[in-house]
Amino acid sequence: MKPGTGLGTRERIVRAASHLMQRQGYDGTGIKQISVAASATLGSVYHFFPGGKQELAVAAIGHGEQEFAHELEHWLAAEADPAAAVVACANNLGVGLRDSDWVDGCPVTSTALGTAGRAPDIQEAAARAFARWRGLVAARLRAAGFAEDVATELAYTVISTLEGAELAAQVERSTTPLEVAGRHLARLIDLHR
Amino acid sequence: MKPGTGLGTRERIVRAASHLMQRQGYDGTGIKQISVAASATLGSVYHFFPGGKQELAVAAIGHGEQEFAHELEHWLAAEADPAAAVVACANNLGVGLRDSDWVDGCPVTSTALGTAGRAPDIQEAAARAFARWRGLVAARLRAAGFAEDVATELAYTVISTLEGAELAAQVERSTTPLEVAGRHLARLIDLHR
DNA sequence: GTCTATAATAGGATAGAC
DNA sequence: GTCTATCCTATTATAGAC
Repeated sequence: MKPGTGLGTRERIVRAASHLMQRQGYDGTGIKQISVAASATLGSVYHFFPGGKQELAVAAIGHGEQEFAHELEHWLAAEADPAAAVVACANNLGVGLRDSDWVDGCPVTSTALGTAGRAPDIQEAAARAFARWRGLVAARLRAAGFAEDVATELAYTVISTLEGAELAAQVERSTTPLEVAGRHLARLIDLHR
Repeated sequence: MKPGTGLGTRERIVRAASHLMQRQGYDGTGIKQISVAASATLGSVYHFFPGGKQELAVAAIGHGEQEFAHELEHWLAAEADPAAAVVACANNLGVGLRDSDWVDGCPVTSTALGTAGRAPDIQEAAARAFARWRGLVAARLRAAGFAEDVATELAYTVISTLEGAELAAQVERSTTPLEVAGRHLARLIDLHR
């Protein structure tokens, strides 16, 4: 890919796969559907991903990991106080969900859950994504003066709670779970200061 | 079904559907696979569920709702202190996950996520399940003396966090997210006492 | 690298005998 | 209520021309 010519075919395929699997899961998303959404042909998909759907799913999760990591970094840096920053994360997740009419949830959850126990490559990619996001939260807490072990433990719960609240918000079509989660996480963080 | 003759066909089908969809999601689970697992024929499945796979998924989620509600009630009643009871919930979820080699997560999440935005009946069934579980936690907190509104808000975060931590535990094949979540939820509850 | 055609298989759903 | 056979469509993946 030369610069200035738009996205390359491979990149378009990965993005389409990531977006579609985020909404429909692994089994609910067809390779043909991905190729159409990416404006690529089936031949191109198998050219770039000879490992087929599984290899494509791994790349899609990696893309989702990057995408959400950037959002997370942005939100975490937007507030001077780390507790307020986590509230911003929760609220922004709610905005994104509502704007997509409650279909664009976590970019890895659906794919990871649907392939549990039968696609180790996909599971490892999902585990890497969770670990990365947790690492970003932990780093933000350490930068605010929290001790190493406290920051690590809080990061676990921040990511778990945001994931669960996003899931609940999606299912109930309401931002309430995320708003409540933001408030409670802020209190939990303040408690460990 | 007369008593003493074991489970009826319909019940076997619902249980098999619930268990398979819990592990593989909606699109990853075939009706033929369900009929085999339930020792029933395809004709019987469509006899009891003329609405096809969607109607079956709604019944499967209803079954999962009941199943987890009973576990939740049991664990919540096992400890005199509500904070300790929530810790027990988190730890028991971890045990269940590990015993299933990390495949039996929440009985509704996978199905609900994979059908977001395209199967309203399934979404509503999933929303009912979440609301029911939240109600059980809220009732336990009220019984321990928490004010109505405090109990309601805490119940949101308890369920969200348990869901998210179970998800993280499943993906990372480790009980750590659930153990950390239990400790943090206990502190959060104590904080509102 | 891209494209079309096709193989091989599995999916949901239905019909009708029993 | 149960069972089998079958229709129709969609799926993943491959082959080979360009």
